[in-house]
Amino acid sequence: MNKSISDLIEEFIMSSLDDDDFIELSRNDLAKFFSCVPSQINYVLNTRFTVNRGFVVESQRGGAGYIKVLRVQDNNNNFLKNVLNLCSQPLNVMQANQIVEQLLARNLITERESNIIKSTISVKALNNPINMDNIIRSNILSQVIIELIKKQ
Amino acid sequence: MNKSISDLIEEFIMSSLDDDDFIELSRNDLAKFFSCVPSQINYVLNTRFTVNRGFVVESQRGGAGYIKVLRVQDNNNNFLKNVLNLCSQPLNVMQANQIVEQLLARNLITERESNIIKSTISVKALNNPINMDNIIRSNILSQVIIELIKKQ
DNA sequence: CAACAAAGGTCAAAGATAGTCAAACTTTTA
DNA sequence: TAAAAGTTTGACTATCTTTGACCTTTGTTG
Repeated sequence: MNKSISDLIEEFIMSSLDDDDFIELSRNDLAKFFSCVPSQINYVLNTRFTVNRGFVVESQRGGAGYIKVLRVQDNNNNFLKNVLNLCSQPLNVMQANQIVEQLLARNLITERESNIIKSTISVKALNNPINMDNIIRSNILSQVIIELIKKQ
Repeated sequence: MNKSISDLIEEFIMSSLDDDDFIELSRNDLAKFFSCVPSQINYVLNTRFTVNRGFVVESQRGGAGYIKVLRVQDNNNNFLKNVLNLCSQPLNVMQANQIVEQLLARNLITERESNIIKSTISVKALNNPINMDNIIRSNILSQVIIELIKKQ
């Protein structure tokens, strides 16, 4: 089989990861190494290092920026993958809460954590929008605080 | 991990502070020590030693000038009330994350909980808007799931 | 008290990364 | 062999850091 550059980059990242739980990369260096444009690295990450394949990617821009590729806990956890698929659709509060309750029922989160999460997706937390994600975010945090401050 | 000069300056101030309640610095000396321009010290103070992270910075200009970095001291109840006040303003990701880190530092939440909360307020979770709170909510839940699926 | 020197402060431009998106190109599939 | 799918490229964008010019405050000195 004829391998594309993307395939080679994938293999390189894979073998760099080895048995480790994560690896840190420089997008520019990697692109230089493979004589490709930097955005090709993103292409590889987006198509090959997905949650479905058992990876999560984090990054930071600016000076000392980086790309971090992490392995997921249990690549065979189909339940979480299915839930993640459900989350690709819009969810109303009831649907979303049911999902959280499922996570709790399977002991994937604690009761406290489920309360925290529910508070972040409550009607109170998510009101209106339009270029207001800072406002929404602070609403969410307010709700989390109220949850913590509340008598149990 | 590749550290920026700002990261190193932050670490230096942190370890100088140690367990003390405050520390006094000379902006020029510190800049000389790190071979950077004096205003970079301000950058570090403004982005890293914020109220959200539990610090206050005082200073004086002129001949006997100085910069003083102080730890904020209050009990957890006052802290939560203050945080709730902070949350009445729009917060960008950095500001919000700093607050979550404070909650963690005071043992008001676990590390896992702080990760969950951060994921709910991340840029990825809160993108665009306008009558899209179901969409935003499902984005948030996606982020929480990714957090849970991730190997720590 | 005025002038000056010695701090520290502000802000915007430049530099260093990374992300997005769509057009062009290539390979695979029906 | 045409359509679909996958890959490569580059222009434009977003974010974080570094730098430097210019400003303000305060203590000292003549």
